[in-house]
Amino acid sequence: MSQDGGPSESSFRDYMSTLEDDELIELITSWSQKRKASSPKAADINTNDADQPSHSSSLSFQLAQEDNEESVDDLGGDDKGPIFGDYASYFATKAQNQQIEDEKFLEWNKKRQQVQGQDTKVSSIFTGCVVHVNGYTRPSIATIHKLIILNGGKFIHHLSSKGAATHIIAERLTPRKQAEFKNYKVVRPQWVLDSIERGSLQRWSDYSLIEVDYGQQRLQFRNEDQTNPHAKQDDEDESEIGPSTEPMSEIVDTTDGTTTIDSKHPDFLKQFFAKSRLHHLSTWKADLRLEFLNMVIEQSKSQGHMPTGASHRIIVHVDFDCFFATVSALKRPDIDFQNQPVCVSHGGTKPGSTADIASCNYVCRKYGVKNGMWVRQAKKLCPDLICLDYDFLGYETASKKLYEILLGLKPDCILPVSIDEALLEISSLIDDENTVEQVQGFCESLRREIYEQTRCTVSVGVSHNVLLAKLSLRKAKPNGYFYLHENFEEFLHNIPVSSLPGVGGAIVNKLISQVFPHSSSEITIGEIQGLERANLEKVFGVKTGTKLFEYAHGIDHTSIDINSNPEAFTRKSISIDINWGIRFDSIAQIDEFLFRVSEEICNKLQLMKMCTSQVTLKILKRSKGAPIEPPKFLGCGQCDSFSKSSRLGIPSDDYRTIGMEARILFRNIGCDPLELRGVSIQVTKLIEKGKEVQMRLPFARLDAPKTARLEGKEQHSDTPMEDKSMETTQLEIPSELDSSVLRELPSSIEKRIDAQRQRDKAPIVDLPRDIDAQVFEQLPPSIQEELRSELRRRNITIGERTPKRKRVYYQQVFTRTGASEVIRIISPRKSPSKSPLKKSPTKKSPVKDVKRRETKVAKVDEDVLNELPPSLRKEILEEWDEYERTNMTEFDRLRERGKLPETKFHNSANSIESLVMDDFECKINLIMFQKTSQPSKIIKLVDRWMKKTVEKGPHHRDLELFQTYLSKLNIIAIHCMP
DNA sequence: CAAGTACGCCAG
DNA sequence: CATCGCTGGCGTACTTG
Ligand SMILES: Nc1ccn([C@H]2C[C@H](O)[C@@H](COP(=O)(O)OP(=O)(O)OP(=O)(O)O)O2)c(=O)n1
Repeated sequence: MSQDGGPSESSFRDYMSTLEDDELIELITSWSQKRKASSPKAADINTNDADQPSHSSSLSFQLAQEDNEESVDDLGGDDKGPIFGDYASYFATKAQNQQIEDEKFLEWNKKRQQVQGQDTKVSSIFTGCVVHVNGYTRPSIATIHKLIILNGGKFIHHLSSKGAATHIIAERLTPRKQAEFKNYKVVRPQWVLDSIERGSLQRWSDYSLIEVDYGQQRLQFRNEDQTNPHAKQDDEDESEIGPSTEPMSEIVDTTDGTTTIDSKHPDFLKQFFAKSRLHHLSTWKADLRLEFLNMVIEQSKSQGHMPTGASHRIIVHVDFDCFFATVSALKRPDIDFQNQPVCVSHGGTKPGSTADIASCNYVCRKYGVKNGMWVRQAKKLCPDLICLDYDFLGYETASKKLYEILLGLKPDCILPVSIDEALLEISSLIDDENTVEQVQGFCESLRREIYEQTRCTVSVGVSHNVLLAKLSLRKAKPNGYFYLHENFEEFLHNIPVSSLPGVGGAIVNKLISQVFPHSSSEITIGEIQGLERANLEKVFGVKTGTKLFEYAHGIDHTSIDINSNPEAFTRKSISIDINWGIRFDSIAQIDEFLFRVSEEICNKLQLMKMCTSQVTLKILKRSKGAPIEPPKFLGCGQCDSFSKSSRLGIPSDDYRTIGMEARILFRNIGCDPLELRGVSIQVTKLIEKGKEVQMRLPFARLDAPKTARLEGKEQHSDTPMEDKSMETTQLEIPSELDSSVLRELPSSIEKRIDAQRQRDKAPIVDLPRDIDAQVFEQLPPSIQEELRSELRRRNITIGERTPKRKRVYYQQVFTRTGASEVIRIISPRKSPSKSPLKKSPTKKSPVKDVKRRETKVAKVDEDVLNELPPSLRKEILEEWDEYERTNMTEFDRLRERGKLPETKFHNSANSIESLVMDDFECKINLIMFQKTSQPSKIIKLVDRWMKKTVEKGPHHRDLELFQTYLSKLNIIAIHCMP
């Protein structure tokens, strides 16, 4: 062991040759991990060292020692009792034996108090209590743990089958947990706090979670918008925004307020989804798709796949007539459905209603009423319109019967399109003779049977591809069928283009403005037929243009056979959008909401047994000039949308991880809480749970080894950017898994890559092989070479073939006990914040004259520069326009000069756990900027940064890093500040 | 030029 | 009182290294 803490090269080589393959691989990946052992929190990692060969153990020990000393030094500055570390170091220890650990802690704490001259008397408030915490709480599980045992109670991390706990602390319970805990005293965390504050055990029933009454929820008074104090606006379609003189009338609290539930209410999501038709529609569709996919997979297992080789397909498209309206009318015998205009909407038949019409019957349609229209507009067209209530259960029942009948027909395949609509292929059910008669017979009996079973009518369209079947269905409606088997050109000629699937308002508008500027009437498919394919491609892009061209000629090869390509029909993303009822007063409320949404997302992920590696947050923000309260009650009104995504190096299904990403993304987007009108979280790049564990290990272990130290580079101890390795990491993976997983690496990765690539052209995530390459790059070149030759000798091909662009992400992992930590790294090239800056002015906002610079400034100012001294801020703003993107970032430059740690992961190593815990004193120090959490160093760094970049302005990446740092501080401050 | 991000569009 | 404006997939434009 050389003085600088790195291994001497010759002894290293000798040592290396003594290792087995998997030991060597493990050693490489473990260097980074060992380094993390520097943290006092990672005590359990150190215990693993017992399993290591002595040499590697001493290597890591040396490194750890050095770091530890540094940490202690750092703490020694102004802290009183540095020799005892802090609470965090104690509680992060994954205790094998909780009781012993707790006792040791009490001892430790007593000594600490003695050292600090505090009263060492032990409180006994919770004597006799055995407490368990379920789910996410505020204060955090760690804090509650601490409070309980400091006050005489016992704390258990796991509920044993004996029911050892006397109290369970939780803020929310899933229905399942509610049942599970029904015999426990389930209390809110406040019970702990109040008991301590009042010095005596409070009655648990006063804090019981079961009878939580959310009735205290009430509408808050909102500040008037400073810039646009518009009144409620009454434009029918929100397409025009007129200024208004009337100031916004404040929403007056209805004292009990229980009727008004908006997004601030904990039960809002549930209530909203229960009544949202579009949510039902989407959920039903996803469920049906999954059900049929599973069915097909089951079948093909037992009988193998029979390809429908028919050259001439017969595709059937079945769809209930005005589905919701028909079904809802079943419960209203007083209504003459064939002759009275009827629709389905919320809120009954009121002329001024801004409720959406979900479905209207064919009587209404004669008046021009359409699905999706507002009731009040429909009422103008058709004053006699009758609005019926939704009957979601009824829709499900009718749908179930429909699908049962369809399955009973034994078609070649069935593809659910929606709750009321399906595509069938029946090629093999129809002989070559009398085809037309057979198809007609099929349609008639199908329609008859469905009507008999459901008392609802369906229409049926049949043709030889999906496109033509759909168009036939359109012709067949209502209550009829149509088999299109000849005269295709003629059939298509007079159909409006908007009837083609995939052709909606935007494409029609583009056609009118760019292709047929002189056409006054509706554009027909016939007119498209007269166009060159190249022309369409020029206007709409290659894919869209081609599709338009082919559809216009009746060409469509879309397959509806799930069996032929199940991958194509499996879900690739999960998202939740809420663009109604979104009204917030503070970012803290938004943070809460984001967690609730993340919880829902993660519930779905867990049901699918999947993890995500990319999180996208999309928000709707009130458009400038739009009224603060739109015409639709709690609607989103005219909005601009913004989205931002973030990669997770370690795929996750933990709502805290997803939720934290969302919170950071929200801050990166930057939106005044009062202006927020819509929120959506989407997770993509899904990975099967379990496979993700294999990936997680190498990811989690990857950390930049201390290159400078291993190389014996000169240390600049006085520079503020020096890496002190304060960050901590703890691994969730039991160490026994390590070697088995690693052993698998070289051989199986290839297969996995191929499998993934087949499924999806783009690689879903970075694979372990790449990570190994990353590890390599962090090693000193000499050792890299050494390792390479050694690995080559052993036929281990790690890191040889790397993708053109490697990206490595760190993040924090939450253990089941909620105690562990994960590091997260955003690769430097990820989502530059300049993107929204540049795009903002081109948004659909009606206010077009926003100057580019102003938008940039607004963004920067809002997110970062407010935190800086005014003089610096001004300079930066003035210089911003001169700034050239092509420059290196200033942090890169500093790093090149050795003033920053030699690492790519300069946005690294912030504890996410720390962000959701409110153990403020301990956790604030884990928020890092350029690998330090010390204000003095950060200030020095920023000072230098400012001076260096004062002429050109800062690099956007540097800004983004700083912004993310501030976001994290901000989250801590909001949720954890004592 | 391959791959990534943001965002738009569409269907029910 | 209102009202419950979802969601997944695909395509394009543009950036990045
Ligand atoms: N903007 C929309 C479109 C549809 N739906 C719901 C209500 C419809 O009943 C159901 C099915 O949609 P369809 O497009 O099939 O429309 P309908 O069944 O109402 O009428 P049609 O006879 O044209 O199929 O989806 C909705 O809530 N909002």
